[in-house]
Amino acid sequence: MLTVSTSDRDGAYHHGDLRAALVSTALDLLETGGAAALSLRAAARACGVSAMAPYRHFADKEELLEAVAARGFADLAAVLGAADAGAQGAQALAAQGAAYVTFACRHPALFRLMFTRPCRDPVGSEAYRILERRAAALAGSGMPAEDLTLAAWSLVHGLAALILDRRVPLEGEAAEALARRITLAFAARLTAEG
Amino acid sequence: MLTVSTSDRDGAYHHGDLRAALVSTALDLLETGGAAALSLRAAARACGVSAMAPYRHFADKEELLEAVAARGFADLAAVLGAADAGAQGAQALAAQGAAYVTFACRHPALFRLMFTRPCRDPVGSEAYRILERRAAALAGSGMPAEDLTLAAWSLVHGLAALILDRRVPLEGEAAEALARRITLAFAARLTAEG
DNA sequence: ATCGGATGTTGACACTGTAAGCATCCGGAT
DNA sequence: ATCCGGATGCTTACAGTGTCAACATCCGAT
Repeated sequence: MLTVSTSDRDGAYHHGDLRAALVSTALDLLETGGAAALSLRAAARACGVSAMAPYRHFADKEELLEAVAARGFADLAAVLGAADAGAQGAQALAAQGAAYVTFACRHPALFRLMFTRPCRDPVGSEAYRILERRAAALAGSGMPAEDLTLAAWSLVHGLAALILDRRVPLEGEAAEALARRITLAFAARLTAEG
Repeated sequence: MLTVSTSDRDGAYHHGDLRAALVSTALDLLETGGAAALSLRAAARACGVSAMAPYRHFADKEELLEAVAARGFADLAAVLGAADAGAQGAQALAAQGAAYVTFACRHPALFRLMFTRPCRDPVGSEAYRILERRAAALAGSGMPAEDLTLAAWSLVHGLAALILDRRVPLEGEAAEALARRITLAFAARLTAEG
């Protein structure tokens, strides 16, 4: 996941599925050089194509970014799903929290890009549904399920954001550990299991 | 607070404290037209000055942005301090949370700008200390004070971020109410008072 | 073989941040 | 009063960006 395939693909006219190549290249630029390094022209250049070529596949730079973000969300969902499947009850929620923060730490620029895009389906996205299901299963003690879901999401999202923005001086390992600790304490005391 | 003073100031050579004028103008552009509308040249133009003039006061665009962010943090600290002073115990923590989210909702572009800057004093800032003091006073039940502080911050910061990025479909009033509810539930169950 | 639409190209424009060098203006030393 | 140095501001210039318009090419269905 999150890999770039420069190989030629099917169903293409001149280039070989330039659209997909642009998305992959954009992702590469993003992870390599940060958001500043991600320009339409740079992506086109890297694909060996003229500066205007991307406009045959995306109306905007924004549209390219949305495609990249979509890929990020798909990946995030996969990661969360795997984490959730590896444990039960409150432990599963904590695992999701840790996975969320880990994903953000591993793909800082992508993570920021994902959440900076104005999104169409407000809450939607596979990732949200995974969290929601788990949170709903744990809800009960006074706190409505929706509030619990939102609170859990806010907690890990905020932690991830603060870490990425260097507001809290933690790195990979330590960050993940903190995320697990906090999410677990949260889950243990705000859910029916607590 | 957060107002712009175009008036002429003392201690100035040609313009009248261009530095301060630029910061105020930048803030205005930010709140009016979002981050995209905030360019060095636009700020200079609005100050009736050439495109290169700002460079006599800021090494970079980045440095201007940092000055704007600093002003934002000062304001945030004031808001949090006032909220904290208006209540006691866990209620004070909840009030801080609500104030934090409200601030973000009222100044979305500024809020994002503030946390996008790479910061020098990692945790520092008056605002952090206000939260820390309150959280430390409430800590006790198993959770170390530092974790509690971080968790509380993450919770409200995440909620604010998700609201700003339209991930959760809430507006001013409702957002603040949710923030208060969640923060209160959090405080009630994760602190010594719970 | 041909025609149309999808794809890609070239050129241009307005905008951005910023580097070099020149002009001006103020306050303090003469 | 004058003069000078440094702070402040201006002009010019350049590379880079997103995007518009007009043109070229190439594939596949007819």
